[in-house]
Amino acid sequence: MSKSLPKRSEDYSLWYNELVKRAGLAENSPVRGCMVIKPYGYAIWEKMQRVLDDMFKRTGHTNAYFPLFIPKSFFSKEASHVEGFAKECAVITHYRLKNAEDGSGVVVDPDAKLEEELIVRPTSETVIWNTYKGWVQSYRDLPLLINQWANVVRWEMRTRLFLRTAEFLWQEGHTAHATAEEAIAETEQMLDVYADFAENFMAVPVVKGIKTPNERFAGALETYCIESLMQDGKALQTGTSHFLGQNFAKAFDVKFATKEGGLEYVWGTSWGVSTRLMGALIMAHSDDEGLVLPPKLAPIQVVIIPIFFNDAQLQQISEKAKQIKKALEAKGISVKFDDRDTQKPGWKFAEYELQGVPVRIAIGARDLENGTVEVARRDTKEKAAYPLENIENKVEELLEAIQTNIYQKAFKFREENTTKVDSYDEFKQVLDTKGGFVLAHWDGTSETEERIKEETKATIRCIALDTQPEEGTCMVTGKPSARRVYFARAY
RNA sequence: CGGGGUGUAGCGUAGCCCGGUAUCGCGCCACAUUUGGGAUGUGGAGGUCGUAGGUUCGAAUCCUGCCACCCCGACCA
Repeated sequence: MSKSLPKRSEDYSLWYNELVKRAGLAENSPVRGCMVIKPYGYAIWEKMQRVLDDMFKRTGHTNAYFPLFIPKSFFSKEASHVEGFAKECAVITHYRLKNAEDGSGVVVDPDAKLEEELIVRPTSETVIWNTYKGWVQSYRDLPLLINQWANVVRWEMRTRLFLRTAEFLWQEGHTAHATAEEAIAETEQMLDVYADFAENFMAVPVVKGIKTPNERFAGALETYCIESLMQDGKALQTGTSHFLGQNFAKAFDVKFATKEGGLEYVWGTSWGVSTRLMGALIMAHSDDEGLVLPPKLAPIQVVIIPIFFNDAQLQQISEKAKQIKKALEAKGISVKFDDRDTQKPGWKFAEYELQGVPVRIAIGARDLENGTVEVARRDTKEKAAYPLENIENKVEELLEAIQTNIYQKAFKFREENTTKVDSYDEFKQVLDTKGGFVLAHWDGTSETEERIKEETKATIRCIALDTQPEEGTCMVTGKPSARRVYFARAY
């Protein structure tokens, strides 16, 4: 294995793949398109889960669990939903294996064919709405605010670790409400939760917006999304929140008695983020030396590395290191003291840089004499000696500074890579030369959107919620347009 | 699923055209010297050459099927 990573500038996707593997985040599995999430990668995912789960609880949601398998018949109940997912469903047809007659191994027992085939969930709207039917009778039962953490399967043709895998982990919220207004408010609230999480924890700036009908979730009336920009200039949808209207209520006959004595269909929402967030986190900040993790999500926030020549020195250094560790932990900072004598300091430096540990403290004999430590930050690679005294305060400040800095850096990158264009030629040129988000006028038709996609590979990422109305003409057809929309080539 | 490419030790590879039992680097093990940015030397271990079949006295090498991965398209959180 070569020591350094491929360069982002030379081969971005190779850099990404190698980084994911080398930093110990994930690897490919024996099953095509699936991944093994390794301990370090899973630790980051667990931190994400914990923060998000708290946010969901604070907004009144509770967790539940619905089954992995869905009766095939459920799928045909919501027409556009079927159409959206049918092409990528794994299907269970049998429930037993037997030894092959010729001794060549096991084969599917043809006698064990399922009466009704089962679908491995690509998303859970159908089972959940089928269940909600039994839970909702009256306006008193509403709203129903439920979330589940689960795995789902979508048989994708081309997969990439974290960004698109056949099986992935996610959370899916499914809520039911008495009015459309309330459901829309829920949809928007959860979008805000996602945006808050992305920006304040992942340090990834996002554009909040709504999808065009083409890009809308199968079965939704409106799809809201957060979109972020990766370092290679491609956009990534980081989270979605859907206003389902009464589509699923009608498909699964979920009605409630109103205060006034009427009978109405309930209004639904669903919203989700997945292990794709890991991909966003990796691609938004990392560099040619490895991961750069935001302190708020880093499993190890500070690593302490002793520099020693013999056991006696290590003893002395360890004493100081353990004091520092204790002081940091008292502030809720996670610290690893790496006193292994099997690896040399330089090796450890490189390794923790690869893993994106935000702050590194090195202590050697020289520091013991001077009463200092060497503190290095991962984001800027700056190193400086600080007095040992109150080092925990310095480190705490530094962690905050790193969190802010990587957000600012990503924000600045996005600003610099968001371009307004007024002609189709300019549009193509920007896509081919600098990439990023392109703000342009569009006539609002699917035909034009399709044509642009075919000709340039760019899609409308969203119509941003904070867009100011601006009279203009569609860059392709010249028809009138009331606002600019976000285009980009996307993952 | 279409077009192209690649599968050789834990990882990365040479060898394949032109058939004769596998090269090098990293990593691993031992010892010595080393240790403030991925140490050096010496010795050592480690291989169903993706897989199944075929051709041949003999196959990593030639032929066929299958599988996996990568890149490019169609599909997508």
